[in-house]
Amino acid sequence: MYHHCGRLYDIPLVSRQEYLKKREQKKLEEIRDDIEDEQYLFQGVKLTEAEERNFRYKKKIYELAKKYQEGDDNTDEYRMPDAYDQDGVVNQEKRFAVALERYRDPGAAEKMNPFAEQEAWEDYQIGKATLKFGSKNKKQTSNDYEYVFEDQIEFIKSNVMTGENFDEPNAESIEESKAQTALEKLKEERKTLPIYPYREQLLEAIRDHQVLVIVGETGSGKTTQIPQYLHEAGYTKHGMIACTQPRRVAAMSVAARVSQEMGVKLGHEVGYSIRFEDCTSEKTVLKYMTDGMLLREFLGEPDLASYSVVMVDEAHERTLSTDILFGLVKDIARFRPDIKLLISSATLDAEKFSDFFDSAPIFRFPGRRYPVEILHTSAPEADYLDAAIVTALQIHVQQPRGDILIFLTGQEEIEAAEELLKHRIRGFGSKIGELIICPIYANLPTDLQAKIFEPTPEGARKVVLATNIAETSLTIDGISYVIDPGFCKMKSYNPRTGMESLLVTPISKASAMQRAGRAGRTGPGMCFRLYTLHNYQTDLEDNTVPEIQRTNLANVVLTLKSLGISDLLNFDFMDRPPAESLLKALEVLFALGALNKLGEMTKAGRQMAEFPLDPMQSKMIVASDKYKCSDEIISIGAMLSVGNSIFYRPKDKQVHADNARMNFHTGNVGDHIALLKVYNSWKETNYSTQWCYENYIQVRSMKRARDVRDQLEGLLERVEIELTSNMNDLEAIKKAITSGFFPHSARLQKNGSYKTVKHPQTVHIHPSSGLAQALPRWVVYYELVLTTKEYMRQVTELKPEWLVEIAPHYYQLKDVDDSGSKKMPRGTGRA
DNA sequence: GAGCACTGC
Repeated sequence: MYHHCGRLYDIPLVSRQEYLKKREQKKLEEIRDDIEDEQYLFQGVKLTEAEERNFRYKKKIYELAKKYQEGDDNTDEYRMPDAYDQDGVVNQEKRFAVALERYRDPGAAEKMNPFAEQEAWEDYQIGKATLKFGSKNKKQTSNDYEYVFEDQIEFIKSNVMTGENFDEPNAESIEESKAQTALEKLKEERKTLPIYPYREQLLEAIRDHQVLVIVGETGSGKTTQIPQYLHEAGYTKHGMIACTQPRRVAAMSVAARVSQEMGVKLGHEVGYSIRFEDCTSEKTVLKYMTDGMLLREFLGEPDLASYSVVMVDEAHERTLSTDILFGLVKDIARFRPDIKLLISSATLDAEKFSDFFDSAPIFRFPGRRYPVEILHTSAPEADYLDAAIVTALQIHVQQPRGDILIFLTGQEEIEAAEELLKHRIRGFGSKIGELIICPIYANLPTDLQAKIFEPTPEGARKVVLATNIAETSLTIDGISYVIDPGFCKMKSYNPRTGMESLLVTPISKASAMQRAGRAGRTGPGMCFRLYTLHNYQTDLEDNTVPEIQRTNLANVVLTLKSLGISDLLNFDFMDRPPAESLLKALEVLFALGALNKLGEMTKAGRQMAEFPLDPMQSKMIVASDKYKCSDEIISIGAMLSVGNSIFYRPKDKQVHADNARMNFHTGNVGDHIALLKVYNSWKETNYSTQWCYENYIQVRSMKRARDVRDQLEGLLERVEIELTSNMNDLEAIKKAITSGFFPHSARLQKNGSYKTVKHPQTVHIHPSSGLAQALPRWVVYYELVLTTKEYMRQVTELKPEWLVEIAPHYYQLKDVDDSGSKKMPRGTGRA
């Protein structure tokens, strides 16, 4: 649709067509598996003639389907338009079923016009379509912008996300309120919230039912009001009300708002509790907290005795912690009839929550949002980055004022889009109005992030280039147009190899609706989807795969075990994680000595569960007691847990940044000890910001590491480990690291790659590692990531005999047999 | 010689 004026940047993009093809392929494979299953089941079974015929047809159609997909044109029986469901959803299985039906009954082909369904659907779509702009057959009536675009992207309006219950407070009541005190004014404002008319009904429902699913759109006031209603109704006489949030800032800001509304000091009756910060007191009755924090509280109080109500807010986000909380609160509700559970979600798919909580009633009320018009492209766009930019410019020249938000997948893509957009704008000169480009992603330094919140000057327009951060974590006022290419980066985990990877994946329908909703916060808006309605309906999953199904569960399993849940495979998960992930987690915990052979917690396991870290990191800390270096090890643990954002590497100063980083690697001490040196050097400068700048180190990450370290130091006392320091004995430190990470060991191969010792697979030292050139013979690593290759990140050298010494239950002498070392390439093998 | 979406304890 759009003329490419040469690729400016070579960015790896996932082509939608390719993705679709893969999807079809997968469905076909499922059908094949089906057939194979049947074949197996039918073995030795006497089939009726009809059954046998059916099965034969099925195999025949499968062969045809396969040929058809491979591009063979002689597959008349299968060449038919896609089979549509009622709502226009096509799928391979249905197509297969229709083809099969026709094959069984040849007359059926004549009886039904295979095109009728599709034609009707297309007519319907075209009938309700409104061409917003850029009709190819028609010249622009206005000459002003005729030269701007030779060709444009065509969008078709598919539907309108209706605004709900939006009554502006009338002028009169605003006048009146001027005379009131601030508190009275807040009290009046509470009554204008969409939830207010439902107050009595809601309280009645909560009184009559132990578990209630609450569905309310954002802006309905559910988070701030429901706990207050419950307080006013007397629920706080026998315990606190907990309201969980997936994010720290949300917990803090909501608590602040509610304390204002109630006219009390924050931290008194209304408080919040998040990691590193407990703002509650004896008086506190309404407690806002992060979901992870409530999970931690379970460890100390397995029946949640101090709470009378638990409200799990934003349940639709399905964070790891909320998913675990679901199973736990469902369980305590059985033996604590006095506790009330509220599951609050913004999704329309509330039935799932209701089903999980034994058919709990659902209470719905409207939210407060302006209508958003949703448009899809009329044809698939292969290059979404380009399409997004063209669309933004189209909006800029053709639509009334209002800022634009573009969802992209990552920092690299955002930077490329910024360049591309700047380049295009320069081409237009002064022919178009001013366009302010604002990139935003989590790793962007804080001062640059602030730019998106500055008000847009009159006559200009802001284009925000954002990652998923803008989907839930932050809201930007003044956005009227959302451009949604339909992709995001998502983490996935392979329990068999223990490898994590971050992949560009199509978003879910729920996510697409969430993105569209971002256009309607301050006024009516539009959402431009860079995929067809057909794509939306057939290819997007309804909901994003919950985190619990695509993550390493070692920590989750340790937490559940320490809560006394013995049979994990039968734990009541709303969506079951893969059994392989659970088994892998159990295997690791057993190897670390956190669980015994019967799967029961050991003393070390109980100590480990206290630390908010991965079990291997926790084990490293527990083991540091023996090696008298807990001081160093908690610093390393803290640095590891802040992740990979410590070293800052600006594009124009990469050499300087790399040199600064290599200073910490002198003597090839390994990445763990390099991290320790970074932390200690910073500490010696009295936590100087200037020092961070000079060494190309991210201040934000270091401050976080300090917070984590302080927390870990406090926890040492709790598990009765003495704080001991032995900076000069690097071998002791390395042995402590090995005690935690021995399952992650690898040995050098002849070609310079590595092979993991326990479950052999080929891996490489990440080029950012200090040991990337040194190539020691044996290493332990912190984690495996799959990017362009299988990389080990954060690597330290070890002596093979340590493995047998530290983990005799895990490694035998033959595993660490070093006799092949003479064949090593010259110049390597010793750091 | 690579590349890191977003949270949370």
